[in-house]
Amino acid sequence: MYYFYPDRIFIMSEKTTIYDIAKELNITAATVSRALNNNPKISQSTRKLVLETANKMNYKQNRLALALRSGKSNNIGVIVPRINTNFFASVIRGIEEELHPEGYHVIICQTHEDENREIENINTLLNAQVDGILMSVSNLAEDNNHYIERVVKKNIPLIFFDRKKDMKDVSSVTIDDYQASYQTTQHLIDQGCNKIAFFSGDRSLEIYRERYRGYEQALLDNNISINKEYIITVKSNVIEGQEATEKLLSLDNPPNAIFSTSDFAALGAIQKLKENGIRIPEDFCVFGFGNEPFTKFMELTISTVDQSPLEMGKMAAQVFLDKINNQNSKKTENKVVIMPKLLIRQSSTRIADN
Amino acid sequence: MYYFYPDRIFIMSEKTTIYDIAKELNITAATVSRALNNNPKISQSTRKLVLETANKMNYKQNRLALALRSGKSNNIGVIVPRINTNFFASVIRGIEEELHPEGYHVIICQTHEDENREIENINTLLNAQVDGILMSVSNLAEDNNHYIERVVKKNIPLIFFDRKKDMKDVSSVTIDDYQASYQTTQHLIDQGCNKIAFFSGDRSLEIYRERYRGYEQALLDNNISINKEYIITVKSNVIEGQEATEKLLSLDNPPNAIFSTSDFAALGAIQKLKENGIRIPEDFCVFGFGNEPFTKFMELTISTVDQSPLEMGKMAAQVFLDKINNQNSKKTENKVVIMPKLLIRQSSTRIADN
DNA sequence: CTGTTAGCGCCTTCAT
DNA sequence: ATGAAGGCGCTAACAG
Repeated sequence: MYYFYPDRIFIMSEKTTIYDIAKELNITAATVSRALNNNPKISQSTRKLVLETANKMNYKQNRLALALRSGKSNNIGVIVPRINTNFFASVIRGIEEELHPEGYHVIICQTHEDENREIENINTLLNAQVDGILMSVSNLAEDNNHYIERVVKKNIPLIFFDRKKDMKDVSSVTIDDYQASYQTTQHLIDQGCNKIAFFSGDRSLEIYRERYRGYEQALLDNNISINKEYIITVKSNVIEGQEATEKLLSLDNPPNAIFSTSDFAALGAIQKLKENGIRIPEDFCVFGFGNEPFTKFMELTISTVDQSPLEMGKMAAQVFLDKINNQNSKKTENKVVIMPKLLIRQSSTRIADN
Repeated sequence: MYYFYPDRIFIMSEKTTIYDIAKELNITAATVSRALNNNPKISQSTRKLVLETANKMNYKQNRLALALRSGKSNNIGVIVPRINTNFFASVIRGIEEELHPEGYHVIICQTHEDENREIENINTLLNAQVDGILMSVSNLAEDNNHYIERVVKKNIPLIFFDRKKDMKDVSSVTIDDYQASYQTTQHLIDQGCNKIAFFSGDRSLEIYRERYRGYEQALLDNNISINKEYIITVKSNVIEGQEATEKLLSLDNPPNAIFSTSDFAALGAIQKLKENGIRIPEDFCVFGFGNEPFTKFMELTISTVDQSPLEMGKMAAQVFLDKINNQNSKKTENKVVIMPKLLIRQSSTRIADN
């Protein structure tokens, strides 16, 4: 059966509501709504009729109205320091891939490492009535969690990924940074390196504390004493890697390996080492962190730790879905830890590992 | 003056509406609304009172209600093939940076180069009542624009960036691909290369047609005949770059330069050339496209074309804002063309250019 | 099975 | 300057 409403075509191209359909069929909007929502209490015939007419009139549900009524916006907010790095872009991609099929939209916000923008972003997202917030924190201060607690109080699922804070009732998805760091250090030791420098990130962030802990423990377990001069805090960029390496090479007792918790700093290190005629990996091993795409494109491929960002995004999304769907899991915190993958490449391979 | 409502603290922490404020002050919600929105017809005293009380009760405007009423969601949709590449991530970053201060949220959708997902995404975004759509098209078919036209018909601003289609009433922001390509080819000729191969992308996309056109014209203008064997269509990855290069090297009359419209393919080319003991740039020049971060990290830095993705995102956002704010510009199409920047690095530099 | 009613939170005429 | 009323589009409770 076909319906033609030639004289109403223009109106239809504007926007159709369930009232328009109801009027067309001489029924009530409620009935239309029921038909559209597969409510069981409705006859097959009217359902069919409504569906066909809706289709004919090009009806599209207004999700804003639905959102207002249900209190659910079907949007979730993602807060990251920045989007244009491989890591965060991949996490977001993972989140998006997991949530889109479930009907959620992802709203992204960047903090640029500014804690005020982080607070601002949270407020905006709460304001926008998001159904959940997934974030990688930028605010390093331990004591200023007030604005984050507001999210928890509102009973809105909050999930940290990668850069987390330790908070009650907040779930998180991270990799096992301690393990990653321990294994890397052990690997370097296995390669014959006994003087291993460590490029740390800002240790007010838990991930960097964990990485340091892994490094330290591996040294201890191998009876290698810790040399404070080998431990340098660097930002994640090439220049700081170069500078730190320069500092190391000028020591009376320079190291013979660098474990950099940043791929970019590792690259800077390699450049500086080559400049000084030091052979890699024969004289000196270098290990990065993050599996930035360029690490495998280099002439000398760089060993690094893969953080499975896509997987991390998907896991974070799943934790969110679990919280939304299971009332009982809503209150409990859920700490997912992903195992890191060591990618052992040329910059650290003197001896075949396996 | 301060207000304390100790017995209502719990209720306040739930959610405050303008009705709650009205009740508190024994006035009407309409008045509260007016006070909050700086409506002139209201006394200073009540405005002050309302503002203070709203603050005290931790009132936050429900943007969903506002959206439903006004028909404006304050969300805009961004559709890209994928998010985890430097180019698209940077464009999105630009869009976000420009639109966030204006109170807009960015909803991102990925097509994975699948035209069905593109259609799906557009429907979802329209459904979600976005105020505008910014997209880089994946659907290559010239004839299937029906679903895009629906956006235009609904009078929702639509702006293409980078990968555009030529459509009436649709604005776009692109770089001048023809110029980029012409200049690059000219540069290679200036370096003494007279047999320049061309790695093209899929020429159903306008950007790749334009790049080919620039290449062709530059050759013609220099009286260099076009050799069909030198023109190879490759996907944007390392492997295809290697394969194409292998093919070129096996020719009776191999080229002495490659202009690759993909940085990844350019990298593959360089690897393959080195493998064959060909010196770059002495024997052979290579030029990429896109300014992927790795191009400047290589031992041999790769010449490439910068597409100003951040700028492109910002421009696209500005075109959108202009359309929203100026009724008269809403109908007219606005084609912004950004000048590309040639980054001449080691892989193509025999002779100093300037 | 279907209709009636009401309300999600906000803003904006229309009165007063 | 403020109040009253209605509606954005949808669904759920309550009647029949």
